[in-house]
Amino acid sequence: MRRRNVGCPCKNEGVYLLVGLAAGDNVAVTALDGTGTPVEQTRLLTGAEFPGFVAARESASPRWVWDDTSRWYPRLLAASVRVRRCHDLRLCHVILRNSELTAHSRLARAPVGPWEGPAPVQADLPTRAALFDLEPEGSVRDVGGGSGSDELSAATPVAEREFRDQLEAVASAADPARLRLLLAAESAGALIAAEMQAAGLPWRSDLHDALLTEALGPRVPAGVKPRRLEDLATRIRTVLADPTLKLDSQQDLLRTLQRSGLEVRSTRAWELRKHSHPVVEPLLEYKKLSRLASANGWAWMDAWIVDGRFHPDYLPGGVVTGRWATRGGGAMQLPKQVRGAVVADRGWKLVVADAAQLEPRILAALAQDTAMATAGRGADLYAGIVASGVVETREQAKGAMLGAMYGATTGEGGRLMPKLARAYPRAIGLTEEAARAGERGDRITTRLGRSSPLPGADWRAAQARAYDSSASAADERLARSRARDWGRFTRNFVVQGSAAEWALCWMAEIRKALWAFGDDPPEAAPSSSAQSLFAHSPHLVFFLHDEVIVHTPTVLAGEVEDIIIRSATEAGRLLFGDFPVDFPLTVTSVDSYAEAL
DNA sequence: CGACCCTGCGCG
DNA sequence: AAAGCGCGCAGGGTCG
Repeated sequence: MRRRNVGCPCKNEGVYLLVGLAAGDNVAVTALDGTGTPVEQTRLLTGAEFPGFVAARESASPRWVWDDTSRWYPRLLAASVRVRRCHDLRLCHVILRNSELTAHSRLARAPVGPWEGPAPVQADLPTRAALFDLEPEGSVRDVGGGSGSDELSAATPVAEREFRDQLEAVASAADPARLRLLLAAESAGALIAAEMQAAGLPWRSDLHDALLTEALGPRVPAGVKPRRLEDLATRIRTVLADPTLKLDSQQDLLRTLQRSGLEVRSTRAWELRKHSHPVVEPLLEYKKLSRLASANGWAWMDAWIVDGRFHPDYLPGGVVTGRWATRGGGAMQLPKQVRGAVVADRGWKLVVADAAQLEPRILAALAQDTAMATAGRGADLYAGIVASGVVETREQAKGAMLGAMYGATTGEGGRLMPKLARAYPRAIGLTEEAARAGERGDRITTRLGRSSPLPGADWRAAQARAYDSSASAADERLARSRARDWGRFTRNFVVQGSAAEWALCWMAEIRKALWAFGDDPPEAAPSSSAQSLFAHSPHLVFFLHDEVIVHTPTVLAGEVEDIIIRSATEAGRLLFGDFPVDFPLTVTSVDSYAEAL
C-alpha cells in the first residue's frame, strides 16, 4: 500500500515547496504558505534522497518552486519522478519584471539583479550551479563542512524573497488572474520541455540514413563532399565555364553568375528561379542537397540521435514574444524532407495535431471581433473570409491577414488590407493600434500579460535626433523608418505572444489529461531511467509553436485525439472566456510524421 | 585561433 | 532586397 499525505492538520502545508541548493550537493526544501511564509522547518536532503522526497510529497500535489526547471527537473526525471506543477522563478521573474501590469511592483523597480541574467546553460550537468553563483552573498559550493543552519546556503533565502516579491507583484496587478494563469502556463511549459527532452522524439536512424544515401550518395566521412554534390558541382562549373568555382562561397558564386550573364543581385533560390539558364536547375539542386547535408546530414544524426530518439534542448520563453526556442539540433526547423525518419515505435502511433490558422483566430478573440470569429466558425478561417465576400480567393484572404498581422505595406497583402479593415474593423483596428504604440515607443501587452520590451537606446536616440532643430531630412527618414520597424514588431508581438500563451495552455491541458494514463508515476516504484518513465503511456514528444505530437500506444490513439481536441477548446476558454471563437485542429494518428503533412 | 558579421535557408 | 513578424544554424569571410 502507498502512504498518502492525507489528514495533515496543517491546512496550508505543502501549498508551495521551495527547492534550493545547499552546501555540497545537498538540497534544501522549505514549505511555504500562500503568502510565501515558511510553515515548517527547512529540510536538508542529500542529492540521493531528493527524488524520493519529491515523489513522496507529490501525492499532496504541491507546487514546487525552484529557480530553474532545467536545473532541477532533469535529475528528477532521470530518477523516474514527475511533478504535476511548479513555479519557475527565473521564467516568471522575466514576465513580471517586464509586464506593464506589474510595472509598479517592487520586483519591477528593483535594480538589475541575478534574475535578469540570461538563461544559464545547463547542458548535461544537472547539478551545475549557474544562477546562484552570481549571488553576492557567496558561492554555494564553498560552504563546506558547516554545521546547523550554516549548511543552508544563501540560495534558499534569496529564492524565498524572490518568490514573495513575485506573489506580491501578481497580487498588486490590475488583473491578477491572467498573470497567475500566465505564470502557471509558463511553468507548465518548462516541465513539458524537460519531459519532452527526456523522452525524445522517436527517430529511425536507419530510415534517415537511407534517405540521405538516396539523396546524396553513399555516406562519406566528415569534411568530404558526398558524391551527388560533387557531380552537381562539376556540372555547374562546366556550364559556367569556371573550373575553379567555389560553390560554397557566395561571393565567388555571385561573381561567376553575373559574369555568365545572369542578372541576379544575390544567389538566393527564389531569385535564381526567375531566370531560365542551364545553370539554374543544377544549382538549385545543389543548394537543396548541400543544405540537407549540412543541416540534417550524417553529422547531425550522430550528434543528436541517441537510442532512437532526438533529444532537442528546448528553451521555454526563449523568444521575446513567449515562444519557445531551441539550442542546438535545430528542432524547430526540422525540414519536411527528413520527417519520414520520425516513426512511432511498434505498437505505437504518433498523434500529430496542429491548430488551423491560430494567429488570426487569436486576433479575432483579442479584438472581440465577432465578424472575424464567425468567419472562423468552420475548419478554414480563410475560406470563411472568402465566403463572407470580403475577398475573392483563399490566397488573397491569407495574404491580407498575414499582411495585417505583419504590417505589410506593399504587395498584394498590403493592397487588400483596406478590404479587410472594412469587414473586420475591430481586429484590424487592434493591429493598427499595436503598431502605433510601438512607433511611439510604448509597450504592448498580450492577453495574459506579457509585455513587449522597450526599444533600445539607439532607437530613442534616433527619435530624439529627428526632433532636434538641427535635424536633417536623413535624420527624420531614419527615425521614421526605425519607428515603423518597431511598430511592425509590436503589431506582431501581441498576436504572436497571445498565440504562444494559447499554445502553452493547450499543452498544459494535454499534459494534465494524459497524466491520468500514467501508472501514477510519482508513486510508482522507481525505475532506472527517464526512457522507462515514458515507456508505457502516451506522452508529448514534440512541440512547434502551434503543433504538437503525442507518442501513444495504438490502442489509446483515439482517446488521445479527443484529449488534444478538448484541450484546444479549454485553452480558448482559459484565455477568452465565453467569447465565441473556435480553435479547430487537424489531428491525425500516423506511423510516420511524413504522413501528417 | 576565436569573435563577429553576412548570406542563405529551414521552420512557424 | 521577396512585401511583412519571430527564430536557429551552417558556412564563408574578415578582423584582431
